[in-house]
Amino acid sequence: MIKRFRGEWTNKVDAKGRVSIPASFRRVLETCDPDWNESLFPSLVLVYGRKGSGCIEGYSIRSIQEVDDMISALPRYSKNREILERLLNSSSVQTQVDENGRIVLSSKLREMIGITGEALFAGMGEKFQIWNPNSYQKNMLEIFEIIKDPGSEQRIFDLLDKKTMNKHSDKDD
Amino acid sequence: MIKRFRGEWTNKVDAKGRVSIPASFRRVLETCDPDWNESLFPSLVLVYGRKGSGCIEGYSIRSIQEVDDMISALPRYSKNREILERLLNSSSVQTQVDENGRIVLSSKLREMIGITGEALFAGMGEKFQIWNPNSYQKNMLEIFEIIKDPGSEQRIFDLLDKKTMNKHSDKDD
DNA sequence: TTGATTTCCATTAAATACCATGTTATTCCT
DNA sequence: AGGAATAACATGGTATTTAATGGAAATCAA
Repeated sequence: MIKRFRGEWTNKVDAKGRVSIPASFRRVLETCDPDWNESLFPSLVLVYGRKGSGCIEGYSIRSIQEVDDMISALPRYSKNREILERLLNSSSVQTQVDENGRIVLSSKLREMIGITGEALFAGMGEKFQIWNPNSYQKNMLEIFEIIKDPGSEQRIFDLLDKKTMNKHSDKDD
Repeated sequence: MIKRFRGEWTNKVDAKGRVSIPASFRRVLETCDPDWNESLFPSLVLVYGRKGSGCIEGYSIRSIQEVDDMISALPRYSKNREILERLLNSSSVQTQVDENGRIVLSSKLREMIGITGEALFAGMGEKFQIWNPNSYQKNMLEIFEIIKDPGSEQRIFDLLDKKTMNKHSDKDD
């Protein structure tokens, strides 16, 4: 049972905006859609509200529910809650994989991340990202730049070290 | 019950990228895949995101879950979490041993570590590594170089001494 | 009715399952 | 203990399935 989005995949986007969801991602969407069964096609949510990110994010139903629950836990009429609702609820769409394993990216979404002929899917564990391949490459270069110094790379991997898990302060994350 | 990857094994890689997982490694993968039973073939995760390493790393399901859980424990939209997801989730694939005990290394993965006809498997306890045999040899020479000085070798083995386990500072690890 | 969106069908390229063989290691029986 | 029978491994080749993708038909909406 696959429960996490993994890997990088580049698929074609046609004139209508149709694009295949990588097969392994579909397995995750199926597993993590509580309403799914063999005879259905899995649902997912596309979030385009994280403006700085340069990409669209795809969530399984279970995964988006966790985010929604955290929003719902905030004070009902707080400004911060309203902002998060705008960025993660207003700026998102629920959709469904079709019988050929594809979804449609509307022209609005495609323009938003500058997608023309190809889309790159990057597995991010509990979600995945959809990028213009060139933008993704640039983004990866930025990451390599950050971890170029062995010390800072080590510091990041140390976040996964059990012994240090409870030691670092929140701002390190 | 075998729970740790041990030993060095060299197996052939054919034109399609098929390569046998050493039998003793398969026993570990079976033991450490919570969904496995006698009639199934074990799953595993190949991580190619540790760029500097020069190899691909293979994780049992249980082993990768520990890593994933620690990533998921980090703040959901933090930069460090995103970096770790790119290096360990985006840059990885889940796969499954086939009925003959083999997996497929895609051409992308083979190119990444310069594998042509043979792959060397090195047991690393909770994970294993896949190397081009020549690169592995070079890597071993680097290690021998580091421990050439008896003092530094001793200092490294001292890390395994219970009495010193709690004394040394983190940066010594 | 015409443009847009969705469903259905067809193709091909790639991934996976299946089968076969030589070789080594293990078991079992006398 | 020796030797035959059996099982497990590594590896090569072939067949079958699935995934990705293009195009056409049908449905919907303005």
